[in-house]
Amino acid sequence: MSPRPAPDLNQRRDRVVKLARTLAESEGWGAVTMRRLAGDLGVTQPVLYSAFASRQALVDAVALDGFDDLAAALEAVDSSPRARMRAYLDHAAAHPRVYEAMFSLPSGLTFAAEATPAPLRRAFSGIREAFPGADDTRAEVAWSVLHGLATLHAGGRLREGQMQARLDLAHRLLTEQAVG
Amino acid sequence: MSPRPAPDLNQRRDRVVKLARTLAESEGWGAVTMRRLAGDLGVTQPVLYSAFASRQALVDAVALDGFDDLAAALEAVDSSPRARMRAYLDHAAAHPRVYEAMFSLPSGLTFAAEATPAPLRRAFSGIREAFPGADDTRAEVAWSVLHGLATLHAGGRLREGQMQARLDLAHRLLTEQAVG
DNA sequence: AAGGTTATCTAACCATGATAGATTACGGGT
DNA sequence: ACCCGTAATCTATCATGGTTAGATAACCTT
Repeated sequence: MSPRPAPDLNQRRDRVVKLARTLAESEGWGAVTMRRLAGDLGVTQPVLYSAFASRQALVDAVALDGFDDLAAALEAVDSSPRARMRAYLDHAAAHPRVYEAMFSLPSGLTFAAEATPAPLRRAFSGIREAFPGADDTRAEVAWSVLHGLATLHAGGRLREGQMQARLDLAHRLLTEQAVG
Repeated sequence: MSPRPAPDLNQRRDRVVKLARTLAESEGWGAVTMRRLAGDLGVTQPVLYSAFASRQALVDAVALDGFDDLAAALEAVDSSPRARMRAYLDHAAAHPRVYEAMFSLPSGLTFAAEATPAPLRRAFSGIREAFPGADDTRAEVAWSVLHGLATLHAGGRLREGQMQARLDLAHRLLTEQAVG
């Protein structure tokens, strides 16, 4: 009368997420199919559904992990505006597909005030802390600049090799005292 | 020995693009399938392939149209920074799915210097002209702020009802004189 | 060793993008 | 008016992917 032991779902979820992320970074999200993942893991498709209710849930999990990684990357440098801004852009450029899952792909993650998952809040805090005196509005604008730069750069919309100059200017705009 | 008359491909493309755009705005891009489009137009799927080589080509066409519309929206207001910035954000918020096709969805459009289609250059010019003294770098940063604000807002990542405050701050940062 | 519970697998369903081959509509030439 | 050939359209189908129902197999307890 004893059931077959349940597999370690956390470990399975972890493996699936890691593989999905790796696959996405190397071959794009289009290559991340349930069949491909299952095959590479040596199981069948249905097993994946014990870990994630849908492909969307899996993509969301990768995105959520991505927010945690981004937060860690921000916290790993000192909290000066320049260091945090550069860390943000470097991280986004280093993991473009994960960043895509976080911001561009259809997402089931919630961002409304209450339901916002901790990793997201943590990542936002990492930006916010870089601008000590800033209110919500200023933090949101700072984040918008960074996100805009990261996205447009990843999409090939900006001139090559000018990121440093753009970063310098953005930094100056966000930190300088204004007159008049 | 006379062939059946060729249909007006331009008109067909136009109809398909318009329908795809409408459908995307009302039900999301997931609802924009070749079958659904064909059915709504009263033809069969293969006919669509006379107008567009693939679904991707169709999405790209919607995006390209979107750049033209955005350019027109910018040109419709005076060239002051504030007016143009507001026009950009209003337009993005009014047509979120088209904006998604322009910037977030996988795209086959080219953005490299030479091959960049005219509508894209025209839209960028519309932003650029709003900052007369600005060099390329400043124009790119300005665009990044706008794009970041538009995207994060559309994705529900920013507080509701604060767009005016963010716009005011962004405008100030981009236009004020700095000291020190 | 046996039984019952539950994880896994096999097999399939359904929707979608795309295409090959049959069919039909057109319009000029007789 | 009637063929005839061209090319556009339609019917039917393939291939792939997400997802799920039902069959099978593994495990633990007794």
